[in-house]
Amino acid sequence: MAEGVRAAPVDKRRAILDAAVRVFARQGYHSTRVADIADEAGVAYGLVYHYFRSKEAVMTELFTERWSLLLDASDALYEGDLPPREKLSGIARFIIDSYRHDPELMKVIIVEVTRAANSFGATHLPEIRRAYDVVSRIVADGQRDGVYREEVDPDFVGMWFYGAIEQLLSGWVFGLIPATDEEFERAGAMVVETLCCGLERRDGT
Amino acid sequence: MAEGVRAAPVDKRRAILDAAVRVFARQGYHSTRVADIADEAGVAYGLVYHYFRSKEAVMTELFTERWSLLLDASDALYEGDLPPREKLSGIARFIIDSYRHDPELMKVIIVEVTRAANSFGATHLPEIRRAYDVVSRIVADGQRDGVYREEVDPDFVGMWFYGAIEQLLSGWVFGLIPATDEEFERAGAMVVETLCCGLERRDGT
DNA sequence: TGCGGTAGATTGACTGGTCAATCAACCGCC
DNA sequence: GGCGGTTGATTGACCAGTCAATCTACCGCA
Repeated sequence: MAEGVRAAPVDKRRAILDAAVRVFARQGYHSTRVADIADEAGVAYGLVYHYFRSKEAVMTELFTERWSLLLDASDALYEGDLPPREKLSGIARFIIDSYRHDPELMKVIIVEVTRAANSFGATHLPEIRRAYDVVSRIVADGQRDGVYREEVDPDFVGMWFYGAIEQLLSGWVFGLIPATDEEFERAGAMVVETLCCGLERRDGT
Repeated sequence: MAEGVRAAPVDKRRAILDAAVRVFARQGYHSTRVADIADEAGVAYGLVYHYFRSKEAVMTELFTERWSLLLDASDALYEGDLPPREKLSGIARFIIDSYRHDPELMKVIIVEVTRAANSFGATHLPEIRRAYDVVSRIVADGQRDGVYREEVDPDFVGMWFYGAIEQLLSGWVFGLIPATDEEFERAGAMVVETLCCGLERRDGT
């Protein structure tokens, strides 16, 4: 009775979220007014407030929806018994594919949340750190198994890993790097390759 | 005649800049009002507009002052004939020392400019890219000299390098990592060590 | 089958507050 | 007396969030 009877409302809510992604990607969070979102969604101003408590809540919803996918994928990868390099590679690939699949949403998440340490980054720090944490644990396991050198702090690596990948995505977002399918493939492989080589034990070390 | 005769004006200008650093670091650029800067500097509201065209101009001045130091240091390092690893290490150290020497200013630059791709990051992209570029050139030289593997795109490395270091600084800025002198040393060494190892040619490769 | 009744969806004008920037006046030294 | 430095009240734009009104779809009852 409660679910599925009225279809329209769900669509409008979705329309608002989708519109918000487009507008945030185009103008940035701070310089989009709520009216812009409503216009883009073809909906009255007030309706945004019917579905969301505030402009901020719209952003939070967008972030949480997507980030939880990343977290789930990371956890699944961690639980599996692939070699560490493959796990890291899987995470990198997931992020890059997310970008390939929906560049505007990823642009918004990176620019306005993940790298926006003063605004949303602060609010969502715990969830963001959870993602770093999976990487740290993969590296720590690698060290325990003697694959990775021990002098490197796993927590640092978690941060570098994301720092490097986000910077890469930023390169695409702002057109500093060509965003062809080929480049996407190469880039992901390269980050992991380089990072892993740096982490692995060497003959003499 | 021009310099040093009237001391007061210069001091007030400086006081405004220094106050701005403190306030921006504390509250972030967007939520500091010009009145906050004036108050912190112990100066009348209007005087800020006497010395700077706008609130944005204050931020720009802060960024440019410091970033040009980094650029100069990078160029000097690049021109020298140290091995590539030492050059990269020098850049990393310079950035980390900048943070150690003036954490508030570096916090502001990283949070509000370097990683704020939507606001100031966009405005100052050219200068920011110049810094990446030096790293790219060092890597490219390393490849030419057969020290670094060739499959890695130097432009990517420039971005990773900064991505990783900024993420590290963010760790300190937001207290995710202990910010002791010892940690500063370790961290810088580790970034370069890991990155360089990843870049270097291996026996079989 | 038709008729109020109700809940939720939808609308957009309006309010209240915030703040960057301006400006006219003032001060004190040469 | 004039000029650079200094003051802070004022202005005017901007915008998130509110709210009262309207609309639509469905329900139960006769």
